[in-house]
Amino acid sequence: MNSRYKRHLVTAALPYANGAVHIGHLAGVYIPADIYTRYLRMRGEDVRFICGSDEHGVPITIKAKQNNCTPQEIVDKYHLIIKDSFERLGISFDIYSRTTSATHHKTASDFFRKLYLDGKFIERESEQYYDEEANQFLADRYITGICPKCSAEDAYGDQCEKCGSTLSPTELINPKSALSGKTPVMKSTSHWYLPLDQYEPWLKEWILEGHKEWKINVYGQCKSWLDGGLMPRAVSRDLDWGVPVPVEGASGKVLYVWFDAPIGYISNTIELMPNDWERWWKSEDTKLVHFIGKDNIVFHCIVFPAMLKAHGDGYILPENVPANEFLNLEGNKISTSRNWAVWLHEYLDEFPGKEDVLRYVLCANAPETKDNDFTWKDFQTRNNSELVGIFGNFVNRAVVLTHKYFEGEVPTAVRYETVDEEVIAQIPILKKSIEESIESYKFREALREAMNLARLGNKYLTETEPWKIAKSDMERVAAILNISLQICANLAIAFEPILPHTTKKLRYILNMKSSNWSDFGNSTILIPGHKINQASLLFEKIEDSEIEFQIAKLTATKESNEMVVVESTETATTPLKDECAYEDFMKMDIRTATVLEAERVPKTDKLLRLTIDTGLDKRTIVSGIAEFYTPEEMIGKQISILANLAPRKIKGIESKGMILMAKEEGGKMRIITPEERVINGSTIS
RNA sequence: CGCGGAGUGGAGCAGUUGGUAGCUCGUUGGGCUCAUAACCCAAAGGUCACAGGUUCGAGUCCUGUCUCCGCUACCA
Repeated sequence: MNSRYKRHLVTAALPYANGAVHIGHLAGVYIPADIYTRYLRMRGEDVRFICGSDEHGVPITIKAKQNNCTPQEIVDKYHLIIKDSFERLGISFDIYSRTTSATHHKTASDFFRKLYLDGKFIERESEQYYDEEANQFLADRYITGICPKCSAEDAYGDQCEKCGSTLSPTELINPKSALSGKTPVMKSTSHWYLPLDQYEPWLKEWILEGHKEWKINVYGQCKSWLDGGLMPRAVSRDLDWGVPVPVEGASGKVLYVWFDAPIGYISNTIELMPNDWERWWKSEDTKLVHFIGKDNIVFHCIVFPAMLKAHGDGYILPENVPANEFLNLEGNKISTSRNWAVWLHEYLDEFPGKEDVLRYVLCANAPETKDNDFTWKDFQTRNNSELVGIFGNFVNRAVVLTHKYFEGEVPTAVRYETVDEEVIAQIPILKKSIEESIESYKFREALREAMNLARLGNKYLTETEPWKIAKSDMERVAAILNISLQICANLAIAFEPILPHTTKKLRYILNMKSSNWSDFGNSTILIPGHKINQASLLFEKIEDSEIEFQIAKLTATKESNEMVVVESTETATTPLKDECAYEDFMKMDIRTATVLEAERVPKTDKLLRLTIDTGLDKRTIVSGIAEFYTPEEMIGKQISILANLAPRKIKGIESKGMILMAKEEGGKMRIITPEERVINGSTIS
């Protein structure tokens, strides 16, 4: 361990309290952070592991409106679910608090006021859209309108998703508030900005020169921000939910949630250690590490450090920010709003006693260098063939054999043979490798090396075959089982940071009082004559039916999501057109026809060339329906056409007439077919 | 559009300063029977996204292209 540091302050990203915690959060942040802190504690380091719910911000107020309740009710509900589920999984926070706590409000408020009084902010007035019905200013994302570039409807205030261009809300044509649907008005408002540009040289020095060892995704992201030039960033918002801006005349304004949230790390530390917290945040010999996901990099590496620097007062900066990438679920992005997730609290209810299976799988498949995919099939395989087959099975073999030949007492190893010495020599090597991996935040690798210890045990037993030797040489069997049990004891230590529930069980089986990291590597942890308990299974197989149940659950979610899409597009219909005279309508000759031939028009995505029988003639029509119908589907279908439309050349093909289609707002199109087959050329009116 | 990350045998991942592509799982064959049909050994399986370039030699360096993710609602 690095002796430069006397204590370790570990933080995990504050979960946003408008939803529960899912496997993506766990794999990216909480499991790595928990392994890291448990490891440090085992090594006797002075550690505090800090977290809490992030309970402010616009999305929570919107969710409250949708649910017809107060923001406080929303955050109370999710705070409890999150806190409880973390506890059950064994995430060993020293404190899990919340940003609505009195301590946090005071801390964040004081922090802001100090910066304000020291003149660290700049104040700027700007014109922003305001929703008079909802009585609030609108974030860019909550304004929709027509894109000035591509005329798509429903472009957002910050970006048009159709053409991809970046917009500002004022560019939108015919802007609408996403909250009330009303047209917002421009209103002037003033906000405080943290001039990040002033900290740019210092940040460059600190990160680009001083922290080249940071993970490449983190370093790269910081470099791109710093090279691109930083801009002043607003630290307040017009909102009635959050920490009020502690400045005279600033009523109706709160701290921007991204200013407020990281201070939560500090306030939660204060709550944990009211008298001693400063030693943890303001001594150079404290090692501060932030565990986060990739979307948070800029706030933890640039904004928060700049805030701490601006504050002065000796705040330390993070020594490392090991951000992970994202975890997908069965091939799709995890999404809280679309309910595409495996929720921790549901998992814990549905897989009782299998906390460590989830910890294992998410660690083994953690998105450390790139986005990864979680599948239930993989979950099952990892449990059945790795945890059950390798780890659990080895322990069971060693313990069962000990009971069979030595009545559950650790036998004496009178002398070692070469195989024994080779195996024994492997243990400290694996230990060193695990230490190096954890200390460099490579938890997948640490897990693999820990499993290699169990593999080593299985191989050793198979090679030495004590069940055969038992017929002739019990002294040799004693040595083999002694060593096997020592490997079990080492496993109990090696896996303690990763699988704490399992190692507790294992320690009980081995009758080990405690597990000390300093004992790891030692092949005399269990002394001869020590009595061990009966074998019980560390892991159980997971049956196909359990996996099928989970997959069915996800499939149901997917289906209900699709139905929601259909419903929402059904309600969103195109506005009524201007009134039309009966005579105008009668000008149109609409008739039935049958498709005889259909083929794709080459080099186009949407066009089909159709030959149709109109009852009067056979003619060619080119129609833009290839996205919705294949040529094969169309052949033989009876359709409705506008028969007297002026001919038009499309892609060099003369199209005579137009197929009538029902078009949904979402873009989906279906042909209009008579309820029963009628004679081709029947008029429609 | 831009910037950052990623693209390696069926799946998931390693590949450190360029030197004969590795690991886990799966598959196939064999061995063993103490053990949760578990364990051990062996084999098959890759034009390292694509196209150029530098080099005696490129998964690794350079240029260009494509795809996915983030920065950019919710959100790690």
